[in-house]
Amino acid sequence: MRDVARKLNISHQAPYRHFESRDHLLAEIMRRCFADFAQHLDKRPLTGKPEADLQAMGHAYLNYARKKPLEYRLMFGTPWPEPAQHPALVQHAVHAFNLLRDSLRAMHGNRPEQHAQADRQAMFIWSTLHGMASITQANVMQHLSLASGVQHALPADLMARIGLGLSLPERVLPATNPSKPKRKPRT
Amino acid sequence: MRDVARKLNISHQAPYRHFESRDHLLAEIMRRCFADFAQHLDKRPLTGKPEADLQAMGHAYLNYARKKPLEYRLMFGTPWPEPAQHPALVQHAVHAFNLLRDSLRAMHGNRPEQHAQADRQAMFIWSTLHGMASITQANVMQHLSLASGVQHALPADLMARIGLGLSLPERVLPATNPSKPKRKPRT
DNA sequence: GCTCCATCGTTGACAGTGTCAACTATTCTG
DNA sequence: CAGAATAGTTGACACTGTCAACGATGGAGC
Repeated sequence: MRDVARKLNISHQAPYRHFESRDHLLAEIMRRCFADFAQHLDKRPLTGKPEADLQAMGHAYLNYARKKPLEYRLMFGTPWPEPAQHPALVQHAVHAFNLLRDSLRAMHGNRPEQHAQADRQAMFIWSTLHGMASITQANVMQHLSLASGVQHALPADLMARIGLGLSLPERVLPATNPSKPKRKPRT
Repeated sequence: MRDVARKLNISHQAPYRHFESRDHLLAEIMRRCFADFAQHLDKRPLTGKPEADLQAMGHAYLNYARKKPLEYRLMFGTPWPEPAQHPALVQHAVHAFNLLRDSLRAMHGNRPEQHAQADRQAMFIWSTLHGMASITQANVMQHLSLASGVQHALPADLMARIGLGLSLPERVLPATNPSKPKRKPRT
């Protein structure tokens, strides 16, 4: 805070006239990042083919994380302030997530009984993309001595595997025993 | 630091006799967390069936993140100190990753041409599991108004989708052996 | 014109932090 | 028993986010 104030030739208390606390200022910055992020996800040209559009959104996600690492880490890698005190932040974050959810619902109808399937797919996609973006930003892959070419081809490889993972048939698993999902076909 | 020292009835400078700085102390804690984490991943009973063992390791990963959230966040959600200054930390982290990599190599032979495939699968699995663990710990899912039952069944659903994503055929770029069969050989 | 007042910014203090420097107490070796 | 290592203590330093009180500025209303 004091460094920023110095850089703006301003006293260290000036920001407190506009924001209640450091957390409130940070929450506003995060909110604007989510708005920018959502716009980035949404501005890709729509081809009309739902699957191609979804894939484009996936690449847009990874591109954003790569080109704006600080913003990405602020949104997804920083402990959030108390959500109840910053409803606008939560709202904008949810809006970004809904872009993915809506895109999935558009792929196989918007009937309510399919919403669970779309939500599961959305969490799967988000988990994988966020995981990769997070790992990439941690600069840890260079220590793993991956086979040559793996790191470079990783985004395309992950996107292809996500495509495979989306085609899980909608089968409701028994809620009492979540530790034994079905096996995949042999060999 | 001072809080911990107070809680131990110790002066705030005592730890500096044993660790060069706060970062070095934190690095040692992280290193022990990685050792504990690797042991947690490795101690599951081996059934002899590689696929079942891999799935057990996946569940062990998610269980660790759920039961020791602070340790998990310290290892995977905290900006790392300068890696060059803490080689032991890097080494233990890589060892944990190698548990996953070795498990995958055991699934379809350990020949060097297949290492790239195993590494791609490892990065895919890790990305998805870490993404889900990270999202879960952020306590953000409760704001997304997911369809009922989705959140509870998420681990099993993700594991099933990972299983699907693993079976991406190894499309090879200009490789050494153009006569490589497309289907993977048994065992 | 002048007052009133809300807005914006400043200065100085406070408790808290990690770290440096110098000093003391304890333990073990030769 | 002398003399180091080793471990722990005290006080200071520069730094942080925040609180409280104190100017400046610029319209609105009379």
